[in-house]
Amino acid sequence: MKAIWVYDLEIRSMELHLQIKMNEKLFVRNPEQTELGRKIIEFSIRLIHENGFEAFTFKKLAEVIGSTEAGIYRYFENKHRILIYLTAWYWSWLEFRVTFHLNNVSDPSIKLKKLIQLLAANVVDDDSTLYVDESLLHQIVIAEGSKAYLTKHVSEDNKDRLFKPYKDLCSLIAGIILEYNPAYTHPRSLATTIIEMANLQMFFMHHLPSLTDFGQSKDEQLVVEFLEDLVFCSIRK
Amino acid sequence: MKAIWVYDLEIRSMELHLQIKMNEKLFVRNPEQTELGRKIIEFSIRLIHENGFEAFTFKKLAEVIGSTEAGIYRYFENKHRILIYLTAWYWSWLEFRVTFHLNNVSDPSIKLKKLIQLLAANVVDDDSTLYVDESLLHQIVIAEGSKAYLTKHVSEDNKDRLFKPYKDLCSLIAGIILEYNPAYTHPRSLATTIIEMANLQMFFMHHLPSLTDFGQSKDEQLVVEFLEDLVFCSIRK
DNA sequence: TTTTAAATGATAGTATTACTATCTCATAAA
DNA sequence: TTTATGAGATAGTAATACTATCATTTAAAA
Repeated sequence: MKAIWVYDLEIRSMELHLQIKMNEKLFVRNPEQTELGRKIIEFSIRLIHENGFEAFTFKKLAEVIGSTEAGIYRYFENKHRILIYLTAWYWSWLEFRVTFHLNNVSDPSIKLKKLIQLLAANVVDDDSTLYVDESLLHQIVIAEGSKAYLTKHVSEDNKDRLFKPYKDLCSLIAGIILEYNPAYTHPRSLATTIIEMANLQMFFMHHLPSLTDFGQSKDEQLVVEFLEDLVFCSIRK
Repeated sequence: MKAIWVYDLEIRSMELHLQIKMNEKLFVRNPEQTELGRKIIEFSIRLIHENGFEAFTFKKLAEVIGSTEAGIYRYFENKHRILIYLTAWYWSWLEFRVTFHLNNVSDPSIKLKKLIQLLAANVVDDDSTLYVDESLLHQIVIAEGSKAYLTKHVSEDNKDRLFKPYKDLCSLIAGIILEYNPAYTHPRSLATTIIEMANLQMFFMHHLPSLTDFGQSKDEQLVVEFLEDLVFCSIRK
């Protein structure tokens, strides 16, 4: 496994800056390396969160960051690539969190529980990344995430490894499932089911509550319970 | 339960024409009642299937059916409404099929098995509807279906009951789950999980196979097995 | 310190998309 | 015969999704 996360540890100020190494094919120019690039990330998150991906345009983005459309095209081929970039970033960040929280945990059932918690619970912006609001990004992934791969050009995008972070997280989860029960026959499909349902049940809970069993309380812990139940029943030895 | 399906039974010719009664708010003018309207349905299915929803425009649709953009706007407010219409149609049609196939079946476990088969297996165009190719429509629902509700205006669309067919199917499934095990605590969330995963695992199997456990064979029966396993483990008494 | 390259800003322009409006004409029901 | 209805034809607009060019600032290299 190659290094995906770069720790920029400043001992003196006791700040841990987390930098995620992104696939070069996701962008035209690396947005993390310039001021404008970082503004593009920060404000595309805000705008997509606010108005939805369909209403998001480079023109509007350019306006709020005081730049021009052409300026943004220097970083991203089109708005869909920004969406893929943001979701890829999110999945990489989540994989880091999962790895971090599962460190030194040996019991696979505890691993799975912590994992489900990390996947389904609301995210609090953790300040370890300056220009990414993880809380907003999480909500974007819930509401817009699947649009990143539900396209006619999935296969080409996949060849460019644009979905690798998602796949890596899926592999990680599948591995833990197999640790728990090496005989389980569908670890990957169950992993994607957990990931996707963590997001979708949250979306339904808020917007189409009658499609879930937790419309009244709108408590994300109920989603966690549902997923735990689903997973542990399935992989029971 | 109000009548959703209209059977237009022609005894003499032995043809059963199935007509699905659609919510009035889905369209500006009912496309089923005119030649142009039916062409809009037929060819929007073909075009969306062929080029994807993003590349689908009223202009292109108008060209292939020999009409004009303005002509299509007389039937649908915009292309997103066509997508909602098509998915609503599909879910109504599927609910009809499920009800039909589960008729006279009393054992809830057989019901659930038949249901999963109907949800996850490839659809064969059944010729009972002249201008709807159910096979193509099924593939559209797999690849584009969630875009119908993943918008900033879900709640308003929901108030107009545009997602009622989906919800009805969900209720139907949840009911069968409770028949099997009245003590099961998440029947609705499990129902949406079955529906969504039937589609998503199929999509992943074909386009991002490493996210599933059936990438090699690409056999949809493996999706059926996965779902059966998932469901019956969860609701076991 | 000067040269050079990189990053950005400013401006312009095009094809396409997503509509709205209006007017005519054919047809078929009242 | 009147009158709605459905549909074709045409026009026009604002916004979207780009591409191209050139000037300027800034920062790194010589």
